[in-house]
This record gives sequence, C-alpha cells and structure tokens, in this order.
Amino acid sequence: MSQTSAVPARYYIDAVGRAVQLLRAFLSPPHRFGVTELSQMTGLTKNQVFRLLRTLTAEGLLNWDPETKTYTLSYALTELGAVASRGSSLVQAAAPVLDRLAQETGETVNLIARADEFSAICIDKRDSARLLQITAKIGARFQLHAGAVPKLLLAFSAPESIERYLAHRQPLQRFTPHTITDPGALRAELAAIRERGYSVSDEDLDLGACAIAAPIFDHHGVVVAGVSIAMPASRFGEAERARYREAVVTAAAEISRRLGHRPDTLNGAASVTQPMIISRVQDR
Amino acid sequence: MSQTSAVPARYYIDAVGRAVQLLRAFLSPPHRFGVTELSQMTGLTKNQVFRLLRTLTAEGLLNWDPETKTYTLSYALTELGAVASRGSSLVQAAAPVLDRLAQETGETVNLIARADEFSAICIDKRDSARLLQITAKIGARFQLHAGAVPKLLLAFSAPESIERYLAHRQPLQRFTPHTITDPGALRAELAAIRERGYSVSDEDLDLGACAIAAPIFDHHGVVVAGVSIAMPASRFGEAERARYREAVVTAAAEISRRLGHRPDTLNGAASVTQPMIISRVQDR
DNA sequence: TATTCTGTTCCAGACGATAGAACGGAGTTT
DNA sequence: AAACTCCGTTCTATCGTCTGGAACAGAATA
Repeated sequence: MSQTSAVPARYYIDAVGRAVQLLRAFLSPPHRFGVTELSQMTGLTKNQVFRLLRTLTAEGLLNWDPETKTYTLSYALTELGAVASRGSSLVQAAAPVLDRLAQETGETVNLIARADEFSAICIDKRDSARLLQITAKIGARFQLHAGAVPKLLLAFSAPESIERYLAHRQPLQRFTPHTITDPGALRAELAAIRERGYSVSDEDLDLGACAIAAPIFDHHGVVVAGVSIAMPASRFGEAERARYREAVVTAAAEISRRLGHRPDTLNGAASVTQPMIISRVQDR
Repeated sequence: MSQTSAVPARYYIDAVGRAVQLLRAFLSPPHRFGVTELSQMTGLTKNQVFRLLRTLTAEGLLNWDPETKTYTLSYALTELGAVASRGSSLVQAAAPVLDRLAQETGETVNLIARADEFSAICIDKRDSARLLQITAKIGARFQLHAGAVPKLLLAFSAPESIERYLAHRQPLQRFTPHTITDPGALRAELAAIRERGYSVSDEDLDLGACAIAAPIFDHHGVVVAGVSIAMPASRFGEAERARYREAVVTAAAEISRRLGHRPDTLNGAASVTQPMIISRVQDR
C-alpha cells in the first residue's frame, strides 16, 4: 500500500509518510483528537494510528491528555516551525524592511511565501498598533486566487502552473461577494497584476479587509514571496492606495535586492518562471 | 535496533522515530544540511538519511535546494507550529491578558510554557514598542535554571523533578556572570520563588536583560506556564520592580482563572505537583 | 443489564525497510 | 592531466519490523 507520491520514486518510507499524514490531520479544528477519530480522518488502521500516536508522543511532537484520551500538537512543533521561518533567509532579509514599512504606514504588514503549487503561508508580520486593524496569523495558509499576495504569487507563476491551479481548485472557492471565481476573470486579473507590478485585494478574501502587495524575487528572479500592507476598507481610499503602492513596491524591491536579485531587465517578464516545487500535492 | 524510548513500550515505530530525530537535527545552525552531514549528526546510515529526506520532502516538511544539494525545514512546519500554539487553550486564554499587560507596561511581555522535563518554550509574546527593548522569539527553547519564567517553572515542579533536572543539566550552564550555577544556591532561589509567588531574572540569562514573572496554573493546579515582563536593566529599578510585580502576578492569576484554576487554598503549596510529561527525554 | 462506543493488546505472516558496498560526478590536489 | 576524495545516489539480498484483523477491557450510554 505505497503512498501515491507525486515526484519521488521508490525511496519512500511508508511509515514516515503516514506519520506526516497523521500530523497534518491535526491542522483541522478542533486540533484535538482521539485514536478512532484520527483513524477515520486518515483512513489508517486504528492500530496504526495508535502506534503512530504513541511514537510521535514519545518523540515529543504530540501531547497526550490522559483525561480525555486525546492528542494535540506539542510546542516542539512550535519550535520547529519557528526555526523553519527564522532559518529562512527570506525572513531574515525582510525583517528590517518590514519594520520600517510598518512604522512608516502604521498599518499591518505581512510577509507571505509560496508554500507549494496550490497555496501560500504567512511567515512573518508586523501588526498595526491601531485599534481597528487587520491581523494575519503567522502560519496561516492561503489559497492563491484571493488576497493581495496570493494573487500576486499566482500571477508570477508559469502559465502551466496557473492552469494547474485552476484545474485543481475548480470550482474556485468564494470567500466574499468580491472573490473572483470565474477562471477567465481571474486570468485577466493576473495579467493586470503582472502588468502593474503590484496587486490589490479589495475585500475579496475577507469583508472589510483590503491590502496592497508587491512581489519579492530571489536571486534567480523567481517570485518566492510577497509583502503586503493590509488595512480596513475604511482606511483604503485613493490617497492611501497611491501612497502605499509606492511604499510596498519599494519595500519588496529592497527585500529582493537583499536576496541577491539583480534586475538585469527592467521588465519582470524574464522572471515569470516556474518556482521549483517538489512537495507532494496537498490541499488547503 | 529499537530506539531507547523512555516511557513507551513496544508500540514504537522505528522509522518514524528516526524521521523525527532527523527533523530535530535541523534545529542546530545553520539549519541547512546535506545527506552525509546529517548522517554524521544523527548516526543514521547515509542511505537511511537519504530516503528519510526524500520522504519528508515529498510530504512537504522539508525543502530541497538542488543547487547546493541541501535540505531545510519548510513552511509547512511553520503552519504546524502555529496550530500547535494557537490550538493550545493556553495561548487563547492568555491573549487578551497579554495585550492588556503589554499596553499597561509598555514593555515586552512573554508567555513561556513548560515543554518537557528539562526545558521551556516561548509560545507567545507582545513586543515592546520602545526603541531599546528585549525581544524574545516565539519557538525559542530555554533551559530552566536561568531566566524569570524558566526558574519559575522549575520552582513549581515536584522536588524529584528538580533533582532530576539538576542531575541532567550538570554542570549548570553559565550564561552570564549572574547565572546561578551552584545547585545549592539554585535550590535556595527556587524556594524563595515559591515563597514569594513570583520570580525575577536579573541579567542571569542575558547581560542587560531583566524580567519578572508569575506562574500560570491549569485547572489541576499544576503550573504549566508563566508570564513575564522583560526589559533592559536600565529600566528595572525599585519602582518598576514593585509596580510590575503586582501587574504580572495579577495577569497570571487572571490567565489561570481562565484556564479553570480555582485556588481553594491561598497557599499554592498544593500546586507543587509533577506536571505530566511523557515526552522522550531530549536535550536543550 | 445489555449495548456500543472507546483505547488497547495480541499474533503470525508478508513485504518493506535495512545495511553495505558500488557507482558516477564534481571539486581538489598532485 | 591524472589521481584522489568527497559527495549524492543506486542497487540488491536478507532480515526483521511493521501490518491488519480480530479479540480484549473499560467507560459511557441506553
């Protein structure tokens, strides 16, 4: 019963794959499960789940609550997750730029990276100090057809990748009445984003939330992430739009530069390359 | 070649244990390694490492850089780590209290939880807005004999647990000239902390950094975490000490209450219980 | 008391993982 | 240029670990 791994071949250790599958199960609320429940969620044998849970608990990745006989993810994963972000040169390169951007604008600033072919993850942020604010969560995962950075990341993907996305997400989930759910309309929006060089979210992911984002290029010229300034719709007028557009584009360029990006051509067309993804296909 | 798992029994899946072991290897700098290097670090066969890496990469927990032929932790772990913290009732219960505490004091506020028998992990924080500030990192792991919250957590452990800690960490690492490295002196300090009900770090973990912390009890009356207010030594005079002591104790009590703690006796002595830890023993 | 969920234990046999050596390519040294 | 050394990768026969299914026990429900 070998896993249907997309890229890899015969060097795949089933037991380990199942362990990761089990860990992923904890991503869905209420993030706290018992043996049978996990068995049903994952399709694994109750026995298998039991032994996997025992093993992962012994290794410190899971907590076990003997009262409710349930398991939860442990803080050891918080540690691993922190290293995963912090170890990334992206977060390091972006930190001072994010600081400055947050201070200058007074709004929430997010750094969101491509996670795999079909999603992106927020890997750093600076929260606005204002009372009414948009606050993203580090570690939050996004689909790519709504939200300023997600659309941006999709826009700068290879055409085939975009089509694969459309095929995979079909039908495109509607988050708000403003979400673009028509493939044709989305393609047009993506083209416009490439043209402009920045991306705007006008309550298409969450009602009342707006954002403006610009692309971050790595030293290959591949778009690996985006910075965004996010704010309530009430503060996103024409004036802010113009001001923040410039600020966010400048900030993204600065981060790109720190990553070793050297824009040889002013046109970013050469950068529209397929980001290297070898992760197994996974939803959400 | 079964793993020497402390508590568990025969329901241990070796391959999974090795996978976790491999993940943990990435915690040490530079957080980026090749096959042979990891093989040496973990003592696993080069072949084993190779297949584990392939599997974990296929599952999306690792990134592979084909240029340098090295692997790093992926953002999927950031996601898992975020859920591990956020899903915790502790972080949820503490959030508004941390907000208020940070706002009232203007200093950095940390929430640090016991991770296993020998260490604690920072699971949430609010950074001070001041220019000169102490800033902890979510996911950072601490030993228990230095720092306000760490000492606090150790102080409220069962006596046997304290002795196990002393035996395990021997000799106690000296972080600064103010670090308590003598076991007897540490026992005295811990007794004083229990007596006072709060804990102080006077540059014993990092020169120039001071903090004051109070214990958080869960609904069993077990100390599972601590809140601290951290600031530069230059801002930690007698006046602040008195003011923050009250603030942090009140905040911790409030969080405890939200966790279902009902202090039947005013004396916390009944709370000095062994926290339930079944994780495998691991250093750092 | 009977029922139906749990989580846990047991076991024999299949088949997947293991170790170790060999391969080929890149980078260094002679 | 040739020899050397390191790396990641591939291969294979053998062994032993993990697997699945069914049975057990305890708690909660009816």
